Amino acid sequence: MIPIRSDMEPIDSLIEQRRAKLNALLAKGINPFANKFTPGEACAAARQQYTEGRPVALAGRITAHRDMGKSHFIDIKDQSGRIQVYVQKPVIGDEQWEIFKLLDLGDFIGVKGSLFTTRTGEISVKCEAFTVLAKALRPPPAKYYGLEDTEIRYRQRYLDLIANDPVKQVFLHRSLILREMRNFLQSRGFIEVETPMMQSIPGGAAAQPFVTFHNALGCQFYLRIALELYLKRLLVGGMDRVFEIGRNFRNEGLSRRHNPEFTMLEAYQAYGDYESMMELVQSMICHIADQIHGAYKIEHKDAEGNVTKTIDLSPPWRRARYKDLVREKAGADWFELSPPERRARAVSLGAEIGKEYEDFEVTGAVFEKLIEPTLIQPTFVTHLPKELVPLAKLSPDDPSTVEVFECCINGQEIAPAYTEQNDPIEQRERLQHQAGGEQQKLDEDFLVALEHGMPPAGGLGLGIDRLCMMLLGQESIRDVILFPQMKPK
RNA sequence: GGGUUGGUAGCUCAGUCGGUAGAGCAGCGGCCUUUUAAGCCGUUGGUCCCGGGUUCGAGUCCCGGCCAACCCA
Repeated sequence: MIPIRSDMEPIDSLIEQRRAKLNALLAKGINPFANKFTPGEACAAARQQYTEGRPVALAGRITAHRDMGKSHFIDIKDQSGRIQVYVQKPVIGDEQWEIFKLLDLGDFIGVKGSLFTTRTGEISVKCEAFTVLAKALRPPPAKYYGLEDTEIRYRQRYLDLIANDPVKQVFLHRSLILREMRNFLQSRGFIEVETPMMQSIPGGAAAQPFVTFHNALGCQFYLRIALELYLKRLLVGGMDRVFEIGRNFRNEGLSRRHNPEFTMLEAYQAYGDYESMMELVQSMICHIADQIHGAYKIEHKDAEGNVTKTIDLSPPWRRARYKDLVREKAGADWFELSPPERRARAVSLGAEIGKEYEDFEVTGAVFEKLIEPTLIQPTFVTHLPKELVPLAKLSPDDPSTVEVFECCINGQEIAPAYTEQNDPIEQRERLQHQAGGEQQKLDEDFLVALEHGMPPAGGLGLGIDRLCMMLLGQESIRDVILFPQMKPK
């Protein structure tokens, strides 16, 4: 039995009223939390397949209530949409009528009745009987204004989903994006795999990891910061086309574009190179855009509905060399400057340069702060300096650069791809250099795997959250992640 | 980490110069058998984010803190 109130905690009067109604239902022998009610169809399907008088059984949450005295109109809503239900006292009888009056917005009910059209032309269900499926003990957010408090929207996302239909649409679309991504990759012969999230050496990227501890093994583990090194082991093992879609964890600050856990696609294709991956990512994103929007042009709008930018995904996408983009922004003589001169100019251009930055990082900062944000239309940035990418192969035509692209769209890097380094000796040197002599950070097991022979391969990473932002017109990563990380209250 | 803005009823928000805490919706009671942001009449509901301070008196002014959004790093 649920107590009407506990003396220990004060209960809000709205909650108190709902508990009283729940107790009243119990007193009438009604189970307010039914075990089962099987709807015959979804609410939207009932409206779409309308014939006058057709009997239906529907279930959903009560989202609106219009009281006409001896008859009431309510809206019930399931995942597919809403439908109006017409409840009349003489039809359902006195006994059910008393139960009906104990219902509130937010409750779930099952309805049996028949379809009809009201005087105002709305397809509705004439209720013959209903079943209480779940009593809501707390009031839902108001129906017209929706829920706007960002903190509640993110912390109690279910309320956001109840109150704000466009939010639900975003996450339904996110699901479609992932489905189409899998369809596309599987149609090209890629197989989906799962690799460890808990790793004793976090590799494949330069980022601070989260640390955890395994009690039985008595040792520390890190949450993965990338998928790369395990997927390459699978290339060694003869799995020629693999991909994984999964969570990465990076121990860094939160922002409009960063969540500490985020979802990445990584795909590896034996006998491919960065050019093959360029074709792959372009075709894949075009396929997804076509499937979910039926178009290659994506409009982003502000709160008032004005178009703020239009992204055109029509292939082929622009290609630009890293150095050319830097020269364009930072001066044609940029690469002829001495390192101190470069540093001074970067500062004068407005880039923040840390004192410990090496020369290539100064250029990197200029690229990241001044160029990347301007790349709204899809652009493959190629010929990156080798220092930036220790896991890629050098370009034969310019050995100071690597066979890499960074695909930038919407002012963000969303997909890097390489011709993967498969020379174990070269790879060891590059990783040692990057580790800066800290031997324990070297993933020795990965290097051993490479020594067994990895076929030449193209590899691709793709930030799913940023892809969703771009495709769904969302400017904050929190609006494409159901439960974004928040500081505990 | 720094700056800006915000936190008042379940929701969306007002709150003037420091002087009894407000509205709409929701809720509750009443009328109404085709309404749809139903309508009409009546009505309940407050840790004004938290803690100090100034003051006869603080939602409002000052100091500190918490949380969030945005901008910067």
